[in-house]
Amino acid sequence: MSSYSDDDAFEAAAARPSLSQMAMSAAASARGADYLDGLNPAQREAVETLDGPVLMLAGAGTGKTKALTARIAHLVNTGNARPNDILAVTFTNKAAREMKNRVEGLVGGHGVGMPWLGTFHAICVKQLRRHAELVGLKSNFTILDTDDQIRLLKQLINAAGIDEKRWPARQLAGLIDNWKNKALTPAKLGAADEAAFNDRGKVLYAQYQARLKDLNACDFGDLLLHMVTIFQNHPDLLEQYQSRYKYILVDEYQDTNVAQYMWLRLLAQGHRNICCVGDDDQSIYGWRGAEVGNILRFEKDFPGAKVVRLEQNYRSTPHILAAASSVIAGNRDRLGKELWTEETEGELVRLIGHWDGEEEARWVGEEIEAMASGSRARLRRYSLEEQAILVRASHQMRAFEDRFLTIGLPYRVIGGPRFYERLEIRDAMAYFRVVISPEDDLAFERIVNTPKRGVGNKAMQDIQSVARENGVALKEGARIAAQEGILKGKARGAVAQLIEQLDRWSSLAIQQIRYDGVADEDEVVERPDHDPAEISHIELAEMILDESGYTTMWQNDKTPEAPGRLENLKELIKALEQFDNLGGFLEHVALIMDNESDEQEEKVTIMTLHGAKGLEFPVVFLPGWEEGLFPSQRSMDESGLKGLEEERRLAYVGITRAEEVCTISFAGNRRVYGQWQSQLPSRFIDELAPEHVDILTPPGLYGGGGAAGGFGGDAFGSGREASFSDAVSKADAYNSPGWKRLQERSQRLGTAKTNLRQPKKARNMVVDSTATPVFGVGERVFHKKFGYGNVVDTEGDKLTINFDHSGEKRLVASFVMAADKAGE
DNA sequence: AACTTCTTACTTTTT
DNA sequence: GTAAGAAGTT
Repeated sequence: MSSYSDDDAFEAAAARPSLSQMAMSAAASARGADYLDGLNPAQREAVETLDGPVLMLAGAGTGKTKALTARIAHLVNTGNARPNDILAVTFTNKAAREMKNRVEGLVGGHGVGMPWLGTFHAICVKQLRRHAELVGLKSNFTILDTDDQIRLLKQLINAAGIDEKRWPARQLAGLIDNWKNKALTPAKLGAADEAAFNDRGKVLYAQYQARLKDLNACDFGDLLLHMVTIFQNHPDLLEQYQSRYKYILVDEYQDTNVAQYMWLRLLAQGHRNICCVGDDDQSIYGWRGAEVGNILRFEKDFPGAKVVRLEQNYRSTPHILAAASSVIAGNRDRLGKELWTEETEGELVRLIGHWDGEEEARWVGEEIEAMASGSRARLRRYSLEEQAILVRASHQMRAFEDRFLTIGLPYRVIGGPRFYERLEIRDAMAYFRVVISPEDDLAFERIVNTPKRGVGNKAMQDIQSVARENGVALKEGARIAAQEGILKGKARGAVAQLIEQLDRWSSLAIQQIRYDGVADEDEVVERPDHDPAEISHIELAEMILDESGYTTMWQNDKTPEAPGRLENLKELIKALEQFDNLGGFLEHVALIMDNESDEQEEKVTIMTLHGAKGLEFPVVFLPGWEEGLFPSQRSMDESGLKGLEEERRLAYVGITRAEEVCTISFAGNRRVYGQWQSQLPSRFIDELAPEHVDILTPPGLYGGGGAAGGFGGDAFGSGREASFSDAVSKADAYNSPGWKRLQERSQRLGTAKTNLRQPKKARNMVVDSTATPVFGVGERVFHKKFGYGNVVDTEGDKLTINFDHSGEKRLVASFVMAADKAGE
């Protein structure tokens, strides 16, 4: 039926002019809707264009969440919609939480509840639990995580007699994931995809889906894919949902994949009241199925769409914005957008080269401390909380961690294995899963010999064959195998005992409602009153972990991680407090998978550029801007120009995280997989507009009191005996075409206060105004946002300009050009 | 079944 | 260089 390429589904319903909307909007203003106060014209337009498709192109730091929440408030306030006529979709739970908080304050008291607000996955789970039978599942299906997925696929690969070493399960999992992102069921795979994975891709995919159905389970991709399938096959049902969600809002639209796009399009068909918010320049998740195309194509997908650009930035100072703009300008596939700010003061983006990665880490550490103590000339004091290091790849973090540990600089690494992905948490959860769903084979397999009970490969195989012969789940198979004496010795007793325990725990858990998620918010959930004598789910959880011997296992473990793991188990029990029962908790974890910890100590943040999207820091360090590392070689090899453009967007995201001070750095030498390599500065460094960059000189470089000559000796500080070849590679790095070009340009433009060949004392000098293009009083100039104007006063490099249309503004000279050069 | 050695690969990561 | 996972050993 309807498919991805079927473009004209929306054409049928032409944009309807809404007379009521204008009247109501006026009424809302008259009533003094305070959510409209303080919106700039673009934001206001995005908020007040209620009917029909709207694309809100919101650049970094332009107040999109404000606009989005104001829009929801406006929909309700004008009477166009009741809160629960609105569907608002986000990508992350964090974003959903944030929006929920902000909307609650705005929409409270307007009748019917809250908008349908959640991640794509959370909303799809709700839908799927109601209609599971339409894709052959029961409504209490389990959601598998990656680990379960891989183990399942391994079994299938082995069963198919394929060498798992040459064809690893991970790879197949990746392929299947990709297909699901593209909304491809096994039947819809193209010829090329069928041939994937040693010609078995399609067959294994189909087998995997069949196994999932047997297990009454699905993976993350299925949540979307199943709902798309259901909507496509059941138009009547789709219609119900279309009229339930009268207005749809989507955050981070540039990150949607094909399946998500199709789901949205199906739901928005008809009324077409869909407002997508996003920034094509911040699309950095192409590698996991996000289609920038979705946002680039919006106007074609939704004819008559209104496109609103939010370009006024409230986050960063002008040089930072200008530097970011100069980099992103190198991308071809853009909708086009330029950030600007009313702010006129601010630092240049700082650029510095180092001898190697360790030196870079050392320098950053010192710089952070100087910032924190307030000893940086011209700069205010920045607490550790206000500073962040953003890296391209997580392995870069190590150098910083090592250095910060030795100097005792408190830091926090964001990312890495999440709480619910840790081994001990997953084990504990597997116990809970078997207790709640005795037919959960994957969970049973995980815990049957954890802690060690003497149930090894042989015993497991016996259990599996018994289960298969009797057509029952593993747990039942194990019961039979133990009773009938198929299992021998230690295994037999251990399994019998485990089964007895599981049965007992299950009966204790049975009164508790399994899934809250099945019921809609507007339906009353029947909840049995808790008998106070009855065991709580928290006590039950503790009982399970203690009686199974799991806690003891870690208490007896003398590896350094053991205490931390016990600590985590306690955290897990604590997390249960927020739920009514184990089932509800499991559902939450399957979808949320993160755990906010409350820290109070001030710390520097270290994280990846990907992790930093949506965040901002007064001070940002961007280390490792080197060819191969950033842009990542792999990205370019695998995806060519597309890959490079995504890397460039990542650079843009990085720079635009900074509010006040942005420092980019690179190293001339770096250890890559244990091998020393000489590195070239990143091409993105070449792309930085030199007039917005301040090149710093590393300490110790040519500044060490005359001992240094050329590239030899201790010229690079750090007490290292630099070898000749090291010196050569250092020289190579600084003689690279890009670096030279940058320096030449900087010198020509006179904005570089120092370069690598000058002594270090010039490091914190103010921009040398004599070398900057000078404008005199009365001169006519052009600014790309404010237009033409006359210089009325000068002070160093700061000009006071009376603009023809925007009035008087104080600007840094490098942001304006002579009016005649601009073509006046 | 548990321990040890060897091979291999190696961005980014949410749900 | 290292960490995980598989194969080989006790």
